[in-house]
Amino acid sequence: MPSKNKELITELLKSSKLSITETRVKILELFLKSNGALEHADFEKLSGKSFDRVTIYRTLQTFLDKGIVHKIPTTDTSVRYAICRSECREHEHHDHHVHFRCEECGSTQCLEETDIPVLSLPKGYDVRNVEVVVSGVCKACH
Amino acid sequence: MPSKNKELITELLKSSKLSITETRVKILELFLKSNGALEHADFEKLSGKSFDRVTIYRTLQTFLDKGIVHKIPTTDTSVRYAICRSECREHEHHDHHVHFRCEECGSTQCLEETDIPVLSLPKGYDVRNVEVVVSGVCKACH
DNA sequence: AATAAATTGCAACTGTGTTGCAAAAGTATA
DNA sequence: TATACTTTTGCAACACAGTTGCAATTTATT
Repeated sequence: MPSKNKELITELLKSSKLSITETRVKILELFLKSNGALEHADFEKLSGKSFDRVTIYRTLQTFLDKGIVHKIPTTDTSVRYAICRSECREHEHHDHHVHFRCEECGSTQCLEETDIPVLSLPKGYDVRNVEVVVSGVCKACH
Repeated sequence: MPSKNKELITELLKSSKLSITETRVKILELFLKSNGALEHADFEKLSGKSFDRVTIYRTLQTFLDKGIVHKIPTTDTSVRYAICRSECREHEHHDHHVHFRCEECGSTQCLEETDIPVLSLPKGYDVRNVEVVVSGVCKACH
């Protein structure tokens, strides 16, 4: 139901006090379509190169600022983004779930149902956020 | 005791079947000196720009391949390296400890004594490696 | 000390992300 | 719905990170 997604996207943008533009709608559509994390290059590919690199960078930054998406840690220079299903507010991102990176297909998924465990750090460390990135073989590639 | 470090470094390189060069020794010295993670720019600064960018890239890649250092996941485009105190073998890195990123001083430390917890992922996921990156305020900045 | 093998430095290149500014699109108002 | 105002977009240019090929240097071997 694409029309339902459009409504959802419109609401999402409105509630974040962002104007509704073609680029923003399209990028959010791509996020909703793919259930994994996306990186910058994906948007250029998936959108059919219809909009400028710079616009994509700025749109993703805007979404980050508004708490619509969050970044996922990687060990290379790529930056991966995933849509926040919940919990994220403006300038305050808490991704209290595990991220999974498949070594076969290369996709990164948010495991919403898997809570991050409680850690006991040495004395003197003040914990604000915990990121867990698991790598291995995903459901589909198994 | 710098002479003791030199011996240690020589042994480390020999056991990895790497020839002992000025660059490699100096980079390993920097790793042993700093008890946190380093990124490429740090080596240029700390070494006093005495060697080429390309050499640093290649040296770090060699150390990665041999399991002497490992990468730490980040949410930006920077790549952070830490020396492996144990457990890492050639082409097989298992960093079974937590990494801590201080939001005040910007340093990244390996918390060797803090084991990563056991996770229960949904069925169908084959776990090979788990990375835990905690951010907050470190001991020194507290 | 001489030779073979590996490493380094240089130059050039690719790719990623940023900034300023003018044109275009979106929003609000009458 | 036409108008003025604001925001966003696209372009050009730039800055910086990381890579590759090759010749010169350094390290290991005999």
